[in-house]
Amino acid sequence: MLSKKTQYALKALGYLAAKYGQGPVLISEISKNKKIPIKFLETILLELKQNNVLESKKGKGGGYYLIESPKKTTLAQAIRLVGGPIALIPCVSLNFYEKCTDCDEATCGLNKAMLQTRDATLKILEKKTLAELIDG
Amino acid sequence: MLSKKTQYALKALGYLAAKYGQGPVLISEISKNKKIPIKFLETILLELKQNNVLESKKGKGGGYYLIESPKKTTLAQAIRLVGGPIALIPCVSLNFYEKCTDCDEATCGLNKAMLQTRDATLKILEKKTLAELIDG
DNA sequence: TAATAGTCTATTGATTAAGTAGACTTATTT
DNA sequence: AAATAAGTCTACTTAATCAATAGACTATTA
Repeated sequence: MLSKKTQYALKALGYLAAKYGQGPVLISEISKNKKIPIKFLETILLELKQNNVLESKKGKGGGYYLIESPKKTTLAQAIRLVGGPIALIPCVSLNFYEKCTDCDEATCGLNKAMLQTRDATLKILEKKTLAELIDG
Repeated sequence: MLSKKTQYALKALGYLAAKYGQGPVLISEISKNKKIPIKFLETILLELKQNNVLESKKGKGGGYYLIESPKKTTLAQAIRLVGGPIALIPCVSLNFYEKCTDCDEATCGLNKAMLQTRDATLKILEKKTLAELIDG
């Protein structure tokens, strides 16, 4: 299961995707519509900004908005930016790999099974983009 | 990512699968070989026993062992017993479903994407059994 | 009855999630 | 140009969940 933080990030990005090209969107608006605790959301959006997915404008009329077209960012990228691993177990994670201390990966059955599920998951998440998060 | 508890459970079950039919296996032996904190492992094995996957024998010559052939239990079952959700987000979980408060599942793009990944994951995890966890 | 091994309860520590307070920035209004 | 309103940004605190540890207790075998 994805962390709350990652789930919120995806929801927020979906909301911003739908409003792409329409100027800055208020944190409070996202919070209200997607039912995300506003202060938690602030930190998430800030992190997405620091990762060059979002841009923000301060002051009156300000808010957050996507830098690029929603089609440019895949769900796999989004998840990795804020949340972390997509794999079910660290020894098969591409971006958050950790070596097992108790087995040889070449022969480990668990490794093999988890590798397969990772590939299947990634095949989907690397094809879908933020644009697919828009309701329809 | 699966919780530590779930990861440990899978490793322990793999170890017991390899020793199936050879009598009780000590907690300490599993702990040592699979590098699992022994006290944490105790609670995990106990839980698996209460879920009728394992049986135990007390006293000298005691230990834990699989009740049924490793082929009888799928990885999906094992994960659900100790860990919980396989889905990435609660609104697409079969066994730990929670309704979203902020969207209509029929039209939600995130729901659709996560449903696809869940199906892909499940297709694999429901086919593989504890027997596949044995090294080879 | 002594030794072995699982069972149970309680506590600690670490990480994640959420909430609070206030400073800083920008645009508008007068 | 000053005051004010409307935003984001930063730091700190609290709550909840997950992971790990400690030790007493119970059952079994030799």
